[in-house]
Amino acid sequence: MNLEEIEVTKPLQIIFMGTPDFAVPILEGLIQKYKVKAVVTQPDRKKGKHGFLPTPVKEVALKHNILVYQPEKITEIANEIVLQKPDLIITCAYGQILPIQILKAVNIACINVHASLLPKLRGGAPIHRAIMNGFKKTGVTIMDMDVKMDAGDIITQKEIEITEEDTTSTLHDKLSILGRDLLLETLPSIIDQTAPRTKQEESEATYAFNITRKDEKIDFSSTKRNISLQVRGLNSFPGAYCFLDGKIMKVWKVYETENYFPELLNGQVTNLYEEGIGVKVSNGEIILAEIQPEGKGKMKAIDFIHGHTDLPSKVFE
RNA sequence: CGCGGAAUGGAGCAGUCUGGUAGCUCGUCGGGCUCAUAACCCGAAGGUCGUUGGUUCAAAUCCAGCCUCCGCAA
Repeated sequence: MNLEEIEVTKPLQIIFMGTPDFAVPILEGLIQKYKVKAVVTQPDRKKGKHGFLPTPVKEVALKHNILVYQPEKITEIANEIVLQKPDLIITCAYGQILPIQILKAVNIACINVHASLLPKLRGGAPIHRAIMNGFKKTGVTIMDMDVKMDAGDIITQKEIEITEEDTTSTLHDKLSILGRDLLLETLPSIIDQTAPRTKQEESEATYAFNITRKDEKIDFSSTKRNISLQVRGLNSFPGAYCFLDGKIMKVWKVYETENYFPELLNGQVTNLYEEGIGVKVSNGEIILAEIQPEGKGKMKAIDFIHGHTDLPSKVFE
């Protein structure tokens, strides 16, 4: 049985579930090749000072006139989903765990596109954590959904190298495209039920917990490497921060140096450079190259230096 | 109507409380010094102080509305 026959005899009932930007290329790719019956996404949330905004996935769905569900809890529409007799449910960063009732209702498969090489980095922030942990590679996994988060059988994976220049932002975009391509490559074999599955090695599972405010705070008593990874891993969302004169200072880009200032305090300004502000950390020095003072936009640190001639005596906290 | 901060030459800031000459660190342009320079010295250009209205002899400054940007919280 090939795809064409299926579509002639009985169009596939495909439901997509996803929420943020990461899921957008994947939904768009899907729409180009298949008929998507409905999209489930998180409810519109109040976003900062701008009122309610649709999720990125919702915007795509509306553009293509696809039915959108936005339940506060997925269980609210579980019966409706079941009644649609879906052949395939494809999820990607939806943000809610599907009840077993829905998992059992699909004819072919209920699959998920996850931004890590499972069983590594299960959970909500796999891209951030991959960089913050200093991983040299990561990837995307397509797997069966399970009641347990990101624990289902693996269908296929694709690796990608993490370079020293990668931030969560750049890696996010690469993985999103990689996930789309891998999904479209793999779907035919999933639909005709020839795709093999591999169980996840539970003993090797690690977890990528969501980023909390605590994860965003820079600790200058840490090492230059750890701080550098933290800043890269939180760029361009939500950003690492510290305090200067009691005000929040976000840090978007840092360099590590080979300088040592054993006589200074951690967080103390070491030198002012063309590249930015030198700051003492436990095992050396980092240069804050791109920063964002509270209430201001991102700026090169050299610009900040020009407006703050008293910096040399300061200590970042 | 969630809380709060900000807007001043091209960039980053001070000045606002206490109304009265547009300031600082840079950048740009010109000149000088130098073997030379992103270094140093001298000089110049460049700002309706976000917008509208109000108070006042006088508003960057005080008052009110609006626009935009941002931090926090969700």
